[in-house]
Amino acid sequence: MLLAAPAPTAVDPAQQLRTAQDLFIGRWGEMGQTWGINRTMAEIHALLYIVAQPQCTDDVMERLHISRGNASMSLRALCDWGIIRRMHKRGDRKEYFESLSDVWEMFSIIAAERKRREMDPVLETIKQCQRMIDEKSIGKSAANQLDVQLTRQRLMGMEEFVEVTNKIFQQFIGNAKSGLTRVVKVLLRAF
Amino acid sequence: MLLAAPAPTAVDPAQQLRTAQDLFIGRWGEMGQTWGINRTMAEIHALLYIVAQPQCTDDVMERLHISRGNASMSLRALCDWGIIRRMHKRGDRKEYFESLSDVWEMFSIIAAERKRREMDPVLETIKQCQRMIDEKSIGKSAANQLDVQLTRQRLMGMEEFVEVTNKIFQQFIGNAKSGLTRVVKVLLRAF
DNA sequence: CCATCCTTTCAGTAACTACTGAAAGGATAC
DNA sequence: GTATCCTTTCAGTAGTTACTGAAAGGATGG
Repeated sequence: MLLAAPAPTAVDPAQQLRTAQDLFIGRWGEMGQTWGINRTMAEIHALLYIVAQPQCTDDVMERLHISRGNASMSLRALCDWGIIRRMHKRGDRKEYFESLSDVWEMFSIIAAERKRREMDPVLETIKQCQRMIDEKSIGKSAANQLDVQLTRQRLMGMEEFVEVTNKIFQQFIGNAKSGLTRVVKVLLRAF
Repeated sequence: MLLAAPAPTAVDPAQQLRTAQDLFIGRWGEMGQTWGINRTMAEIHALLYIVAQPQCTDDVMERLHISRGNASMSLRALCDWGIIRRMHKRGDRKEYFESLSDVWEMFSIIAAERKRREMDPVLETIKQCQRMIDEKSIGKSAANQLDVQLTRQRLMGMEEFVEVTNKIFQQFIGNAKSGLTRVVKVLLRAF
């Protein structure tokens, strides 16, 4: 009897790897989408991250079934964002792309961007609203009106929340380079 | 000389209040959008939060210039979500809506939902991928292939990140304000 | 200088999401 | 019962975002 052959597992390891990677890519794309990130961009990033080896534009196009134009634009956007990098191989004209390898670094880049583009403006707006309806602006008696007071309270509540959230983001962003692993350790120990 | 009149401020306090509220509503809508939340829904919620008084469907329609259908569906979705509530006034057939007043409670509801719908599935998928390419599934020699090892490492990195993020969310969901404040304290103490 | 190989751009289109308005569906009052 | 008042639903449409493919734009090598 020949038992030599690697048993009828019926699965080709290379195929199995690819399937697992595709599963990850698909899920990552879905998640990105619900957080306001273009699905294709999230998928490209997931691909570069999970295969952990530089891919050229054609690799990406084939694997995700997207057009050259789409690939080019999305790759460029990811580079601008800073979570993937361009690279070259000697004697090969093509450009290759690879993902940052540290998940924490990646997310701290994303967090920094989001803070700057969304949270900071909200905080600024809240403060502006507060100024618009303070005593100086609308007079003492008007400021005592019920509806003004209610809105004031709500603005304060929201301000406090945004401030605290900002601080957490700040911690992540600030500590990214100086070893986010420390942040991780601290949090894991504490909770 | 008549200095009695409340000085030519040129601003009507009621108008000023409304303008400030509108500013907040607009900004909140924009932010919601970039986080994957329908702009109108975010605006409705912002309106109910900031005026801090129950509003009926027509109030919402007029203030945000949206159709009855849109208002009805969006209000229902916000109710389902749990961040606004329906209420009634005696002797008035209309339904009124009001926002939760505690920002922390609101966001912990949102966080719980996001965790359940997006983060948990991602974690599950990561684990599934790991199982698909472990030694048992693809054999020892195949498991030692470079590409398999690389993907394994990446899955581990991502798993760690999602686990820690999950813990922060958990902290927030369980204890809303005090939970997040604690995260901030822990981080501040450590750095 | 031209040929080759690769990348970028963008007008046109496809796909998707959000919104409207009118009709149908309750509920309450009389 | 039916009149009134309000809410919900949903087919149709508007508006937005994402994608394609082909043409133009480099860069490198001979």
